[in-house]
Parts: sequence; structure tokens; C-alpha cells
Amino acid sequence: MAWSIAQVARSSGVTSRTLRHYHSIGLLMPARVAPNGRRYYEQEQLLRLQQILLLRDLGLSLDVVGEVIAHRDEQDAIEVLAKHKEWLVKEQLRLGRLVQTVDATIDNLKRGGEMSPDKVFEGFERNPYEAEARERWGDEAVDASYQRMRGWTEADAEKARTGYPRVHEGLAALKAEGVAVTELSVQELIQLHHEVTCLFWTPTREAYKGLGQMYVDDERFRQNIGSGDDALVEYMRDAMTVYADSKLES
Amino acid sequence: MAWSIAQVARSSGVTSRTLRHYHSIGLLMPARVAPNGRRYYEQEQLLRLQQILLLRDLGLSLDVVGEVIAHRDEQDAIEVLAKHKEWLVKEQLRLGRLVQTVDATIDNLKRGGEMSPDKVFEGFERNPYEAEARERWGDEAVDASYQRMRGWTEADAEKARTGYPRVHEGLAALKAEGVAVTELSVQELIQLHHEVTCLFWTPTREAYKGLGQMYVDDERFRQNIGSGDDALVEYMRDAMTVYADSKLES
DNA sequence: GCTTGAAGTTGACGTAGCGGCAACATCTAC
DNA sequence: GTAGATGTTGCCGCTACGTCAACTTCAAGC
Repeated sequence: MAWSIAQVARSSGVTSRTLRHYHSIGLLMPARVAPNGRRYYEQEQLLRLQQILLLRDLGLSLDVVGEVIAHRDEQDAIEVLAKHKEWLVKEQLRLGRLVQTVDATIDNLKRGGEMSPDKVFEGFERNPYEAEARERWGDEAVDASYQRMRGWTEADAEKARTGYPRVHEGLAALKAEGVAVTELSVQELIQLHHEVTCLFWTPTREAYKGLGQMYVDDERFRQNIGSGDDALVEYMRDAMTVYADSKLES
Repeated sequence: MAWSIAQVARSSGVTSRTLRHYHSIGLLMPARVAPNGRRYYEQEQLLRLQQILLLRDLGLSLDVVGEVIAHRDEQDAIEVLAKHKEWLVKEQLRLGRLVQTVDATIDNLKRGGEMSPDKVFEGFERNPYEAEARERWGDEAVDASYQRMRGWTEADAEKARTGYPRVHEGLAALKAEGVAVTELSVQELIQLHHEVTCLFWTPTREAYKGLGQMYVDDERFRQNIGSGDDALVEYMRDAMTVYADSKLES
């Protein structure tokens, strides 16, 4: 006895549209299509439909469902399911991480709110060196730096404001004591300098050494860093060179 | 300074296609569109893009992202995120259940089980004859019958409830009048009987004749149909035989 | 026999978020 | 002047159907 599409639909809990769809993609062909176009199904198609729905409800795509059912190989099916399970687990973990991130974002919003742009750029927008920086490194680099600044937390911003002066003062003290630039205490300060620099851009080894040299070459940097003590700036350059060669990737 | 679409794309880690898409759906309008059609972005758009990507990467839809950013209300954003987190957790739990189901299915397959679950029919109302029906005709036939019942319309159910009694009463009356089993009035009643039977299963010619014989052989059917009048049951069997031979396919 | 309602059919569009063409315009560099 | 990079606007494709629209066909009642 032949079943109409609506009977199959009701008995299997799907819509007739779904059955038509399965027909159109060749996943479940009716047993017979009458000359008037109506679809009729038999026992065999109902069984196949049950298998299709079972696999579909496991989250497999219809493509995969079709393949699994077509192959009729049990070992194959197990493999597909095992792979699918792996994917499910991965996806589950991803969602778990997302939940944590969302939580963190909510926390961040509740405490002091999101970094508003005004706050981030406070104290930097009128940077007297910006015009020259654009000239020297190009607009893209400068703007990229600004973009990076938007990712700052409050702590980052604090670090950016106070980091460089602390490095300069610390270096001056160590140099006065005659500490070699290869010493750990000096290198730790340079590391701080590097970290602060990385808040703006990420220098490669050569770029970082070039930055040290620029401090020496440019009178304004020399003045800003050494406050008259040109030897201090050279000391810093040497320390940066040591640091770059030992810690940075080319 | 104006950024070209490719520059923005590179600095933000998205494709230019994505930026065009965001433009087309109004999520991120360029600062300026030159007469030649080229898009140019400014600092402001970059900031907005960062916010968009942040929210997008939390799994929010672009629609929602647009709303959150447009409203600029912190409390609103927190609410949306909290709701979104709930959804994420739910989805995560769903995946967890799926993993379990997949696992169970794999187990089932390994232990020689099939993918066609008789489980589907679990929880269905059992009638007192079911156990015997399974014994007599096998699980497959009974399950198929149950599935067929799920496809019933209201009219079908009504027919199933009232059909058999109407047949029995009608036959009793005709037999009392001495009408031959080959007469149209009798055959019309048998046709009704056949239709009702087809609501449960589809008998072939021989199966239908066997069914009539079973009514005679089985005491319970005899009692149910004839209410003591065994001759009525035999009358019905004969009528069914005539019907089967004239109307049913072997 | 005629009307009506239920059930069927074939398109076609919509979904979310772009990817990936094609066909064409424009800019930049040598 | 020509090539090559970079840009533009479409349009199709992807999942698994839902949801019309416009017809046709079937079963039942008068």
C-alpha cells in the first residue's frame, strides 16, 4: 500500500516540505510518482526515512547522512560518527571559551566600562612628535600604532605613560654605578622599554637596534632621554643592541 | 588621513569583501566614498570596526552587533551579553547531550545493533492484543502498523473506532435477511472492512482470506465479531474470500 | 453534475555571513 | 604606453528547509 506525502509526514514528524526537499536532493526518493506528480511512499522508504532522521538529529549534515546510508557499511558509519563526535566536542569547548570571554567582557563593562576612545587617546592626541612620526614612518605605521592603542587596558595606558621615564631614570642610575650593559639589571630595564614600545608597535631585531641608534642620532630624543648626558643615550643604545641580539627575532 | 579598504582590511584582519559587506548592510559606512566609487575610512570607522569585531567574535549576530553599537548604552550591552551567554551555555549543553547520543549510537553499532531504532515506537500506547500480534505477525509488522497509525487524520481515527462495529452489525442484518455474500450490499460492507484494515496494514489477497479464516478459528475473534453467532463469522469469512478474489491483488 | 475544501504540485524567494567568481574601471609605476 | 595592482558592482553558492503564490487534482456532499 502506498502512503501519501502527508501521511508519511504526520507519521514521521516532519513536514511535507521536508520530504519534497529530500526528494529534490535525492536523499529520499518516493517509491512511485504518479502521472499527476503525486509522491507515494512504501515501507522501504519509511525505514530509510527513520535512519535519515536518526542521523540528522545527531547533527550530521544531509550530505553526510546520504553517504553513510548509501554505503551501508557499518564500520564506515562508526568512523563518521566518531569523527563527528570529535567535532562536537571541539565545538563544545569553543563555546565554553566563548562563555568565559563573554563573562570577562561583562565584568569589564561593569567595572569602569569599556575603554572609551577619548580616554585611550588622552595625552597622546597632542603628541608633539606625531607630525614627524608620520613623516618618518608614514601614516600607515602611525595610524596602526593608534589602532593598537585602542586595545589598551587601563594598565597598559598607565604603563605607556610612566614606562619610558622609569627606564631612563633607572638606566641613568645603573650607568652611574658603572654597571655593564650586558648585566641583568640593565637588560631588565631594557625589557621594560621593549614592552612599552610593543604597546605602540612591534619592532623586529634590526628595527629595535635602529631605534636605539635613532635615539643617539636625533637631537630631540637625545635631549629627552639623556637630559644632556649624551653618553647615557649611547649606553642605552648599546644595551638595546645587546637585548635585540639576544632576545629578538630577526 | 584616509585609509583604503585594503589597508583597513590588513590592519584589522578581515577581508575587503567583509568590509564591503558591512557597508552594504549599513553596519560600517566608510567615512567617504570617492566619485570613482572607492571607499575611504578614517580613525572613527576603525574604532567602530574594532568594536564590531569584538562583539562578532563573541558570537553575536551582526544584527545584534549593530544594535548594541548603535545604542551606545552600557547597561543595554550588558543585558545583551548576559542573554547571549545564556544562549551559549544552552547550546553547549545541547552539544554535550549530542555527544552522548552519538556515543550511544556508536556503541549500539559496535554491538551489532542497527540504526533503525524500534525505540522510536517506545512509549506508545500498548493494547492488550499487541503482545500476541507481535508473536503472530512479528515485530516489524506491528511497528509498521503503529507508525501508520501516527499518520492518521481525525477522520481516519474516527473510521478506525467505528468501522468494525458497523461492519459487524451490518453483516448480521444482511445475513438475517438471507442476502448472499456475493451481493453488492455485503461486498460494500466488506470493502469498508478492508478499508479500515488498511488503516493498520495492507493485506494481500491471500493474507485477507487468511484473516477471514483466522476470525473463524480464533475463539476471541469469533466472540468479538459474532457475539455468539458463529455462523455470522463464517458468513463474514466467505464474504471476505469473495471480496479478496474479486478485488485484491495477489 | 457542481461546488467546495483538503491536499497535492511546481517554482521562487528568504535565511547569515560572507567566499569566490566575472567583467569592468582606475590608479601607480616603470 | 602598458602592465599589474587595486578597486568597483553584481551575481551565484552555501544549509535545510519555511513560507508564500498560483495552480491542479481528489474526495465528498448537495
